[in-house]
Amino acid sequence: MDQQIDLIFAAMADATRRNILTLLLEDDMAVSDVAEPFAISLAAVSKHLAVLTRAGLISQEKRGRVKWCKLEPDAMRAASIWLQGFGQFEAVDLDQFEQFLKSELSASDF
Amino acid sequence: MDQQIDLIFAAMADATRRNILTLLLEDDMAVSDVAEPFAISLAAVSKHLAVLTRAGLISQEKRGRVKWCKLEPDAMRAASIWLQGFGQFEAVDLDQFEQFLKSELSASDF
DNA sequence: TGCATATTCAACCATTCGGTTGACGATCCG
DNA sequence: CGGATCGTCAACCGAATGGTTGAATATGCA
Repeated sequence: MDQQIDLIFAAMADATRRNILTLLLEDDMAVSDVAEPFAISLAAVSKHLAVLTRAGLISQEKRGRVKWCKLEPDAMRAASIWLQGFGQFEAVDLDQFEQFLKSELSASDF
Repeated sequence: MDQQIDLIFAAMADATRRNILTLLLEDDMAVSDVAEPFAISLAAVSKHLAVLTRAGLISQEKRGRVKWCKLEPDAMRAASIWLQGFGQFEAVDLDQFEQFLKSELSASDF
């Protein structure tokens, strides 16, 4: 469990990988399409995707030549819970977003 | 802004550092007291504390010989926004989230 | 069959990371 | 003053990271 959180936080500690996650927020994408906006090699992006996959933040499925990448937001739950624990005791100063989020959280089965 | 989030996520991608943060959740502590539960050298813990300080997750203040470490949970907000946003994007209105994220980012100095 | 496309693998490189040990600078106290 | 305590610094080590390039492996298609 600690190891999984390690992997998740480590995966997110890189702006390129966070940008990849943002891309995948829009839609599932092929590796080449994920790589297109970045000024690094396709191999480098492939490695980033492997890191994200190991952390469970995305999944990859090969259909034909193309490997499709899909966001797996559930994997962030452990890390999110961890962060929230610390965020909570600042609850007095919470701004609009966190209040909004809180109502969302209590309304969901999360 | 990206760099600060980098630092925060990287700082948390280590179980020892997360345990240190948990310790500091209880109370402010001297460096030696932080180090006591861990089976690594004081110097190693000192480095971990430096990482946490650079990320803004703790602050350190020297009083006499003793350097006190204090949790700064506000620093986790940027990271928390990231994680919670992705974790909830099926439950919340995505457009609303992205709009908020935009204003949140432009309002902060990250 | 043969070529183009999609992706990964392998080797390499420079840098960072987490750890060690030993020396050092500060500070408190008898 | 002198000794003990607190913490960091410096040098080093092995492993991991993020990047490259070029070759290799699949797959699709004419």
